[in-house]
Parts: sequence; structure tokens; C-alpha cells
Amino acid sequence: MVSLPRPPRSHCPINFGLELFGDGWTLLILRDLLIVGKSTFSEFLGSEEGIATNVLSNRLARLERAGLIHRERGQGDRRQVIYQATDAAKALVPVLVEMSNWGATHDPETAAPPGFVAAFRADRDGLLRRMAAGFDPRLPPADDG
Amino acid sequence: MVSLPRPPRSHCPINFGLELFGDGWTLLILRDLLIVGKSTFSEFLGSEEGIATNVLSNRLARLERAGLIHRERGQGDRRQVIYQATDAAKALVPVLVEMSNWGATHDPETAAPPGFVAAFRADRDGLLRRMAAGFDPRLPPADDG
DNA sequence: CCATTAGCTTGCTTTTCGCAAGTGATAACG
DNA sequence: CGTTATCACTTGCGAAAAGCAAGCTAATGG
Repeated sequence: MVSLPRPPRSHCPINFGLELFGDGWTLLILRDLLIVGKSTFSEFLGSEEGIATNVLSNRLARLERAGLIHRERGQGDRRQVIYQATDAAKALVPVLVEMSNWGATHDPETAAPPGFVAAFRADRDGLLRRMAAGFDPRLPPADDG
Repeated sequence: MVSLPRPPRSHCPINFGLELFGDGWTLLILRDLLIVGKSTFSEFLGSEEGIATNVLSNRLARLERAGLIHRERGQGDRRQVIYQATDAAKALVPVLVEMSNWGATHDPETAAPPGFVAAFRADRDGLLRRMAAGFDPRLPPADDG
């Protein structure tokens, strides 16, 4: 189960999510973790949107307390902290994919890969299954599967 | 097409959405508009989460400039303003439904109706089609269709 | 051992939020 | 027809959060 930083304004299921990731940064961190494959502080920090270190630190702590991520020291380099998604976080992939479809459809300058919207419309379930298996939809689709 | 209040930090399709509704209130307004069937300032104001008037006013103006809603004076009562969702806003229903499923699944005290998660898992596409036809998933499912 | 890197924390300024009160236009009431 | 209520806001203010730069500690690498 997921625990919020403070008691929610309501138990509407949409509001429950917003209490946790209803800000401009949390879903970008989850995007990096769940879709892009990033897992360290400096990798998140390096993303195009330019999150500040204090905000990143705050969101990672909140996500950990909520039970969406889990931190672990690096095996080789002991300075590194490896962040890993829990099952509750992995269950957000369909939300991120729906948001991607909406954004790619409505942003005339979208940076989504050319085939993404078509692939989503043609076979949403297949796309989600491939993503669960490690496929990154930001890459152009492979011809030979 | 949708236009943002300011140039986005990136054209990542997820970030594009966040630039518009990456806060704690905008998606609640869209929930009320798209799912609950509300359409006036005081109806939005009356929702359980308790949005403040200045924030509501600000978000409605932003959504209108973005092209997600339209405002129109009431026919009978000329004080009223009726807010209506554009097609771009209606396209967010699947995002809201995925968020509902996640919230209902992960909040132990969820206020989602008992059958919602089961109905979603059994027939997501059918649920979305029924919602597009005006069905409110907050109500328990009807036995006789 | 000295510079560098990873992952933060601290301090400060600017922006946004949340609350309370007030405004103007219309509508309803007596 | 005057008063009161309602609708959709706006304004002002203190508190909280975001953004920016700098600093700090522990581990690494040369």
C-alpha cells in the first residue's frame, strides 16, 4: 500500500494520486525511473527539464516514504545510491503512457518518436507488455520485433 | 491544438501535460467537468477538496487559454458562466481513468465505488465507451445494462 | 594526497498557495 | 421598488514551496 505525506483532502481515487504526484516534478522522476531507465540522483538531475537538487532530494524522500521507490547503496561505487521502483510505482506506467499519448497528440512540437502515437493506437496492450519487458518506447520501433 | 501558459521545459509528451495540469487542482477541475458532470464556478467550488476561489479562477482562465475549456453565459440566469470541455480536454478521460484505477487500487481507504476496479480490469475499453456516452463510473454498475 | 565525483544540505530570493474579505452584476423576495 | 441573496469573480496578506547558488561530506581516481 501507498502512504501519503499528509492526510488527503479526499479519498477520491484521482485525488489520492494527485496528493502524491500532483506537482510538476514527481512524474518526471517516475518517467525517468520507469521508462527511461535512470536510477541515480545525478541521472535524474541530468534530465532536460532541469530539476533543482533540493527539489529532487525532497521528492525522492517523499516517494520513498510513500512506498513507490526503494533506495540501495551501489555495489561497486559506494557513493552511489540506486533508486528502484516498487510494484506500486510500476503500476503507474499505464498512467504515464496515457499522458504520453495525450501530450504527443496535442503538442504540435512534440519530441515523442514519430511512430509512438500510431503504435499506441494500434496496440496499446502490446505496447504496455513490451514496456513491462524493458522496451523503451522512445526508441523507434524495431522492424523485426 | 493546445497552447501552454509559457514555453515548456521540454517537449517530452509527459512533460507537456505536466506543464498544463502538473499541479494539485487542475485535474480535479477536469474530473468534475469530464466525469462528475459539473459545469459552473460554484459547482467546482463545492467539491470536497475545497479549492480556493482565486486558485479556481486562475486555473479556469489557464484552461481556457490553453484550449481545454470554453466559457459561455448561462441562458436563463445571466450571472452564470457555463464551462464546457473541448475535444482536447475530453481526450484526457483515459488519463483520469487510469489514475482512478491506480488510486482505487493503492488507497486502502478509497472512496471509489466497490465495483470500479473490477469493471476496469474486466473491460477497460467498454468502460471508456460508456463514459464517453455519459455514464458516470462513480455510480454502482446497473444490473440490466 | 589532491582533485573530482556522487549525493546531498543550507541560505536566500521569488513565486505560488490558502484564507478572508470585498466587488459588481443579476435575480429573487416582500 | 427597495432589500437581500447569489454568482462569479478580485484583492490583500501571511505562509509555504520553488528556484538558484553555494557549500559540505564521503568515496574514488590519478
